[in-house]
Amino acid sequence: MPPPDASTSAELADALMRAARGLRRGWHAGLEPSGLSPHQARALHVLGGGHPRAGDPGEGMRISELAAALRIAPRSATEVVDGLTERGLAERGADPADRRAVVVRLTDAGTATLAHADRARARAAEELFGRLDEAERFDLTRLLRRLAD
Amino acid sequence: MPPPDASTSAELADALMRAARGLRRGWHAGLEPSGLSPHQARALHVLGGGHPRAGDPGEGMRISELAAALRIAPRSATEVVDGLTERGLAERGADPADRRAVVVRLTDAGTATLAHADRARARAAEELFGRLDEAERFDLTRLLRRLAD
DNA sequence: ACCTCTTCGTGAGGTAACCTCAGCAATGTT
DNA sequence: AACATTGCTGAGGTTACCTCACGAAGAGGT
Repeated sequence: MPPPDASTSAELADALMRAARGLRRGWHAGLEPSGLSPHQARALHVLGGGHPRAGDPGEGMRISELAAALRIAPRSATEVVDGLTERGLAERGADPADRRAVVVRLTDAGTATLAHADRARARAAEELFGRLDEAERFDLTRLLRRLAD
Repeated sequence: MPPPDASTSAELADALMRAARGLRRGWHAGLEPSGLSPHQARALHVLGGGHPRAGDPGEGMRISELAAALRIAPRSATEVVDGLTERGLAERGADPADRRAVVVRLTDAGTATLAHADRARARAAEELFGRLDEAERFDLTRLLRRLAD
């Protein structure tokens, strides 16, 4: 039986998961008014250039690139894109360099929706982390980064 | 544009999610040899008494209680219990106090599997948090607890 | 130029984990 | 005794994934 004031790995794991859940919940709630599902929001974010894997945001992205960025099978990326195009947030176009490929590009509505979702996400994060002062936030970031390989 | 060394909420959110993902991944990997799905493991944990909502672990638990603890619909808890009984990890019994109700109890195999999964989970957490020294773990726990409402 | 070998996106069809709704049996309430 | 409620589960639906097969298009060898 460990002493009650020690920081056991189990307690740490619990606290970490709890905090992550709080963040995810706030983010999810802020997303609701847009009617976007979480993975649609993620796809929007990737298509908007908010991903290391993205090239030029204006150029659009291949289905296969999107699949790799979202870590899902190409077939599933097709479905995600179907969902976004149905909502008028993205559109398919031909790749001038390779006629097999399809490039996906955000529409103006998609760009606007993305901006809205990003703002909601930032607001949720701000609300959660606002409880800490500047020094605490710095420490927390440093510690978490050490865990993220 | 914020200065690059500041701890913005967005960076914090990213680091938090990354760390949580690392933990979940390790936990998931440690679970694999048992052939348990994540939600089956969760149900096992709840049935084993590792939950505030549990009464006496030996007495078993009603389907509806399990559903509440797992935050899923009662109908879905039925399915989870089906999965566990098929694998011989849990069994249904009659509730002596209410003949409508069904109590679910871990079998010996279920208890053993739970112990095994818990050990794997602890090992994964230890591996992740072992990178921090005692003082850092203490700080991290304190900071994360502040975020968990 | 031709033939093959691979790659791109998608149709077809499957699975897992949830859901709602209807129904039966047992209980509680008047 | 009649009625409403509760506890579980069958039936059937949805969502987000998957694999496999296919046609169109590019890449390479000869």
